[in-house]
Amino acid sequence: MLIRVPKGTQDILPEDISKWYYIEDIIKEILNKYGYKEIRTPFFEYTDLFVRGIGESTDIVTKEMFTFPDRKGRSLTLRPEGTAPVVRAYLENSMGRISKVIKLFYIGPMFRCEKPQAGRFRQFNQFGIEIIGTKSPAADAEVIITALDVYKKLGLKNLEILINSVGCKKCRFDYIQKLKKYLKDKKELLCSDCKMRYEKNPLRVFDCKKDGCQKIIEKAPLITENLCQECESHFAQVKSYLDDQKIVFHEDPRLVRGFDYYTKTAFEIISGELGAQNAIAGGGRYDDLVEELGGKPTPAVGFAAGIERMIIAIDQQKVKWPEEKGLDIFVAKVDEKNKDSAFKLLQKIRNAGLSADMDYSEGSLKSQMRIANKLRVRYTVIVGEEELSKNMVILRNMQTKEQKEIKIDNIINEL
RNA sequence: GUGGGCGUAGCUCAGACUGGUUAGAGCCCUGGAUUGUGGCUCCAGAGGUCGGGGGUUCAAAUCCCCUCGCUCACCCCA
Repeated sequence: MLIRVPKGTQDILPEDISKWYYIEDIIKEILNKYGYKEIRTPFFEYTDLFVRGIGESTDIVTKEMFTFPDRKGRSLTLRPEGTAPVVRAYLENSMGRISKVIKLFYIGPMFRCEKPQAGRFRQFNQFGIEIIGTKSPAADAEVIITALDVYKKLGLKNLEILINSVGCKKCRFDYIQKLKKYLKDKKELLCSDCKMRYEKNPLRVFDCKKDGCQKIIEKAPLITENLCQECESHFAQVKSYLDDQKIVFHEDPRLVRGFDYYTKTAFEIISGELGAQNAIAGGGRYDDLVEELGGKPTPAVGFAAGIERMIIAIDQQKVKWPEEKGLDIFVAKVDEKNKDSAFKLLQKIRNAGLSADMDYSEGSLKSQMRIANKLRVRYTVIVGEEELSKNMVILRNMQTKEQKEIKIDNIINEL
């Protein structure tokens, strides 16, 4: 049996790598335009960072982390998300001293030990941004706008923006009490999952797809109707900034995200091109996380976006990827006797800054021409006995099929 | 973790219901068609433990059981 890639992982093959370069370039271009600086954190962290950051009772922490001990028995975890590590790095490097507000972005692999399905992998790539140090609702709006700008540049359509406010510590606590009170006498009618949710995280009952639970939750009090004044005003301002930018969004009072650290704004961008896993980006405000991880109280907001899902959506839309450009030059030898001259010429061309290659195996000229064709080179330089004796080679234009003899010394100028 | 679908050549698939000679096609790959020249066409060739194991049978890709893998969905999320 051949060894395969681990479940939920995949190879990105040379034929697909240009898609990744293309997307990564656009992401970096847009994020730089908005003033974000890249940060690269390790692929693994001490487990406690995620337990404290994401929340002990969340699905990610309870059943989806790749956790392993190092040789001294300390528990490490492959990062399942990017925000907690960025906040850790922010604190560890005292980045708050550089400026009051700091804008960071990351791009790279995340790991979650889930059962794979369409658009869900165990190792997947995200890019994300974090604005740390401001509670301004403009920052919330900017984060959403930034994501949309990336998608726009990539030609992604059929996107929907869902937005909600989950309140702050105070009003959410009050609201959960209220919700529990509402659900209390109806508890027996809930499905078994929701009974559990009632205890652990009653907000999640809103997410339940079962008709019975939906009926019960339909008339439940909504978080958006129970926000404190500050949260309500913040939410209103975020929406107003989005309206100013003519961004169409849907308020979804049932939107609850899977990380405990969110406060106030929570949002998701979903794509109609995806399967059941249709979220292409998700994020929100996390005003308490920095403090929970040992820093001074520092408000922050950000999002994470899935790159594989972007690729799937782009493929689905049949948006054309930019064409991969071939090599400039292929050097072909008529006979094995000419291989040394051909190799010297090849290096001369490369040293002049052009991309070039040759075939080192003992193929016929015909087979070399086929290779040149497949590489989609602009010119093929043919090195043959007859011409070499005159210090010349043949230069063939692969598009026009025109070819001429040129002096070897002039080759760089000719190209 | 729980379900459904599917595993035949590198890729996309036929053959399976109605077991029966060397398991097929297209694409891809290699070589050739005036031996110093590509893309098109034509010709030839390479490539398969029919996912794996066991069973039924004179005979299994085909029927039965087990197992592994992939995939989609639930859950949750990017």
